[in-house]
Amino acid sequence: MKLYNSMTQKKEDFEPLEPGKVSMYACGPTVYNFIHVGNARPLILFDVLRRYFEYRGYDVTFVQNFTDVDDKIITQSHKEGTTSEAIAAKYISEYYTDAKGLGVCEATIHPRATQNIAEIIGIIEILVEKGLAYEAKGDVYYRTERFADYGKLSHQPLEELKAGARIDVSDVKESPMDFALWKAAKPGEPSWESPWGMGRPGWHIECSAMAGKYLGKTIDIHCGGQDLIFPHHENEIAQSEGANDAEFVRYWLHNGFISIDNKKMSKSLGNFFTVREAAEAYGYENIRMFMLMSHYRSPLNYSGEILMQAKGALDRLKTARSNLQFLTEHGDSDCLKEAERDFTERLPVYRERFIEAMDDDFNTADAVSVIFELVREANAMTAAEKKPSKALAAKALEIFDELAGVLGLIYGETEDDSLAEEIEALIAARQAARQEKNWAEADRIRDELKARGISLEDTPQGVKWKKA
RNA sequence: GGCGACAUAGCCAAGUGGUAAGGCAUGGGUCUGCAAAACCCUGAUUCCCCGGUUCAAAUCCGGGUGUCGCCUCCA
Repeated sequence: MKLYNSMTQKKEDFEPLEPGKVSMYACGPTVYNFIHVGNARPLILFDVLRRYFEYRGYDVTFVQNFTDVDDKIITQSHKEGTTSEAIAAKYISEYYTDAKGLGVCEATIHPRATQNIAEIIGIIEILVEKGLAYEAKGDVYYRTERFADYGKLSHQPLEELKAGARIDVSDVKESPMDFALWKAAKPGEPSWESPWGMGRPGWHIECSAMAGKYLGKTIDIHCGGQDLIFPHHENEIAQSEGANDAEFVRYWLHNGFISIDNKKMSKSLGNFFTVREAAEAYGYENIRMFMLMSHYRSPLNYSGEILMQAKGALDRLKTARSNLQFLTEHGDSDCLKEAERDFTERLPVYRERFIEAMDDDFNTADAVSVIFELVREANAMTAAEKKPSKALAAKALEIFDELAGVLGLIYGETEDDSLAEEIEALIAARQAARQEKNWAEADRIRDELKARGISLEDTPQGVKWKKA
C-alpha cells in the first residue's frame, strides 16, 4: 500500500509502527457553527481510509477531536447569548447529524479539548522545563527558534516564515513566529487553573495532548486539510517532538480544497454552503459520491451541476444494486448456470483491481470506475433474455456490496415497509388490468403510484418497484 | 519574496515511457402495450503552449502561459 506523505512529498510504502495495527489522528471541527462542504472532504477521506484499512485487515484506532474551547466559540456564545459549553454541545450534536448523513462512521474516540486540560497543562510544563516554551504575562508561548526542525513539514525555513509573517508583533512574544500554548484568562471567557494562573489552552496544543494521550508518542497517520499544514500541523510537530523526543507522525496526509467558482470555499470569504443545505438540495450520499469520484489531493470545484452529475452516477449504482437484489429473489433458478460460470469465476478480478487502485494512495476515482465496470458486466449478464439465476445475482451482489461498502457508497436505505402491502395491492390491480390489455387503467395506476414517489418497472421476472 | 498544487472530450475525471479507463450529458438502435431499467453503437489522430531526450511521451527534462492554495483563524 502506497500513500503520499506530505512530509517527504513522495508516495511511500505504508509500514505501520506495529504490524497489523494503524493509529490515525485527524483534526476535527471547531464546534462554533455548522460544517460546510469543504469541511466534509476530510471527514469522508478519513472515513474511507479507516474503512479501507479495516477491509485490509488492520486493527484501526482512529481519534478525531472536537475543539470545544476557542475564540470563535466564545464569540459565537456572546452572539447567541449563551455559554461556550452550550455552543459546543449544540454544534457537536449538529456535527454528528451531518457526519451520519454523509455515511461517516464515528471515530474510535472523539475526545474534547476541555476534557483533557490536565494533559494539555502537562505537556506545556514539559516544554517550559525544556526551555522550549516561556511564560509571559500569564500567557505561555512556544519558543520556535529553539526547535531546530521548525518548518520541516511546510518545507519553509524559519527565516522565510518570519519574512512572510503578517501576524502582529506582540510585545510579550520573543519572536513573531512564537505561538500561544496557553492564554491568560479574560473576563467572560472559560478558564482553568494552571501553573501560570487562570487561562485556557491555545489551539495547537490540544491536538498534541490528545494524540499523545490516546495514541502514544508516535502515530502512524495524521490527516487534515492542506491549510492545516502551516501553522497547525507544524506547531503540533514542534510541541510533540519537542516534549517527547520522538517522531510524532509517520505519514502526513492532506486533502485538497473544495472551491466555488475556482475560489477556495471558506468561512472567512463567505463563499460556502453548509453540508446541511447542500444535503437538502442534492442529498448527503451524492455529496459523498461527488468527493469520491476524484482523488483526495486534487482540487474540486463545487457546483450544482457537478452534484447532479454525481447523483446521476450514484443512481446508476443504486439501480444496479437494486436490480441484482431483485433477481436474488426472482431469478430463473437457484443454481448457477453453465453460461454464467465464466463471469462468476472472473469476479475476483474486480476485487483485485479495486485493491490495486486503493493501494495506490487511495485512488477512489479509479476504484469507483472498477465498480462501474463490474456493474456494466453484471447488468449485461443479468439481461432478461438470459434468464439469470438467483445464484448469479447473489454472487455479483456480494462483490458489489463488498467493494461499494469499502467506499461507503450506498447506505441509509431505510425501507418503509408499512406501505408495502398497499403498494403490492395496487401493483396486483395494475397487473390484472394489463392482462385485460386495459392500458388506460394500468397507466392510471402507474401514474398514481408515481405521484406518490413510487416508480415501477415491468420485468420478465415480475414487477419491480422502488422509491424515486 | 518563499513554498506548493493544478491544466486530459460539452461537463466531471483516472492514467508517471508503449500507443487515451470510468461517469454525467448528447444522438442512433435493441427490448417494452407504452414506459422504466438495461444493453449495443456514437465522440479527444490527441492530453495548455514551445523546445529537447527516446525506437516510443499525456507521461521524463528545459522554458513559457493560465488558474488556484499556504505563508494570519481556516478542512
